[in-house]
Amino acid sequence: MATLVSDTPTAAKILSGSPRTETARSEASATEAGGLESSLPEVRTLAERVFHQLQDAIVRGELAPGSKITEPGLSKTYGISRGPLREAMRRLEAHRLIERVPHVGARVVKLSMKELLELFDLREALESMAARLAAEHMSPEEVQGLRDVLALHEGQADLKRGEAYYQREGDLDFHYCIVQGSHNKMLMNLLCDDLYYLVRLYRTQFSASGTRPQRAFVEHHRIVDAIEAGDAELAELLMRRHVSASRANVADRYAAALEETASKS
Amino acid sequence: MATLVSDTPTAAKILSGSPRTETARSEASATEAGGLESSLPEVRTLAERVFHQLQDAIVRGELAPGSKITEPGLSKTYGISRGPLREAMRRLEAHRLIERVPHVGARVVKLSMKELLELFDLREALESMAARLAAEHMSPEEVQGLRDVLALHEGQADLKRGEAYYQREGDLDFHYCIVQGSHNKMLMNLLCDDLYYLVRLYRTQFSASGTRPQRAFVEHHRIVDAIEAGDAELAELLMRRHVSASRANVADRYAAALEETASKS
DNA sequence: CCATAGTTAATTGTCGACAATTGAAAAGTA
DNA sequence: TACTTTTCAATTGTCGACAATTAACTATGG
Repeated sequence: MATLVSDTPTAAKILSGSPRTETARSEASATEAGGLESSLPEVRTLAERVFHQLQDAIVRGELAPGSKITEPGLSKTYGISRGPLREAMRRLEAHRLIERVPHVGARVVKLSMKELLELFDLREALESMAARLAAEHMSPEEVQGLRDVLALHEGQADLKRGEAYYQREGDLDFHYCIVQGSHNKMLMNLLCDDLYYLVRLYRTQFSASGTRPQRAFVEHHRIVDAIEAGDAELAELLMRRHVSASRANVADRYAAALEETASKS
Repeated sequence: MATLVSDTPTAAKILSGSPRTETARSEASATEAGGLESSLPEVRTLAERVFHQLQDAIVRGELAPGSKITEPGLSKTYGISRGPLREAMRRLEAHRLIERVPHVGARVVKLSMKELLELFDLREALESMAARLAAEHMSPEEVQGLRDVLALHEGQADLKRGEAYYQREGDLDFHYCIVQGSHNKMLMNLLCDDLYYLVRLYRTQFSASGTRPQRAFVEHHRIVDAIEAGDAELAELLMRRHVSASRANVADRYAAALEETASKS
């Protein structure tokens, strides 16, 4: 809901989930804790809340990848019963952030490089499509919103330091907005609700500080140019290249890291 | 698991879910009922079982689209408690087969034509990618399995009657196998576990008996030819066209139906 | 007659307890 | 010592009951 991209605070708020750092509240029930955390559309139920908390904890790496998570443990940590917790875990499983085995237990997902590259392939197919649709359907106001996002990032400290930007929230903001601009609800659900959390998870798991500084930023601008011009084909092509280059960069870095560890041992 | 596509019975078994028609067993608990329903990899828990049952019931149209489903109701119908049932419903929600509103309830999803066309757009992007990957990665044995699937369909009564084939399980079998041939696990999960149930749901909701008889069948053969030749680009292109034509066909039929009802009133 | 407020029945959300299954430690034997 | 068997503690699966919220119904006032 809401026109999106226009005047919202970068939409980063939505992406980075609940900004509060206080995870794992030991005691007390819920429903209290100051009223400044509203505007999140869905915190109506305990299961919802703990789902978002867990999602955040996993994506931020506070719950180690591959570590086993037990129901009584989390139940005590978050101060809720196992009922809502189980529902939250089911949702995490559906989003592929945890893996469950019946009668055995659940553990935080641990992405392999193979899966990560698969994820990039998916993104290439889906986001290039999103860029095409965005070029066809985005309103001038929405395009302006996109420009605002880029302008905001431009002035940001991260970018000036020459690193970080590409592999941080800022980058996701951009892709997030493009997807929203496609006006294809199924695509939005798929990319923004499901896959992007996996992408963020990768960034913590592989600690991708990311060298590929201004390059990506420039590519972003070119893509917006194409969208603004309504050139769907070009937007699709540029986005495909952009994601593909990002994938290649990740693969190269991984190969290099592998080489290094191999020579060390 | 298993090499797939090779010697399995068309893989239709997996696709169409539990072949048993007996839905909604009124009384009794579980764990009994003859031992011929094994081979399904995941029936270890009550929640799993009722999930598959509900999924089947929804896809087959036994639970009317848009109809409200209530927890006590289903709980009594399937003879289980609300605990496992809720978990099953969560999974159905994750697969977008039902829609939930906190404190209100759940109803079977009712696809609009807009969403259906969105779904086709997704399939076009994803399945063309799958075809490309399949052309690159499928082994000769797997390709032979694909041919077997087509041969099996060819001899089938449906096709001879000139209708049905395209819009039935047989068609899905084909697409299913292609996706499996991509060897991209994320893609397989996405298409086979999530989206295909929506596709099947559409086929019941719009009662798409489907005119587009041999055409699709021929296209299938061309695609397999490209895959067998290892021509990734061609396979991708043909699959993109194939899905696109399917989408256009659906859109046309819908427009025609709309026209008809408009002239009648 | 319509609109609004209060009440009530039904459904969803949450909880704690019990049963079933698992994995590993402990005991026994070759 | 190594291997099998048995026991057992811990975790997951399932259940029924209670609390919270909602939507519909009723009654009252304009």
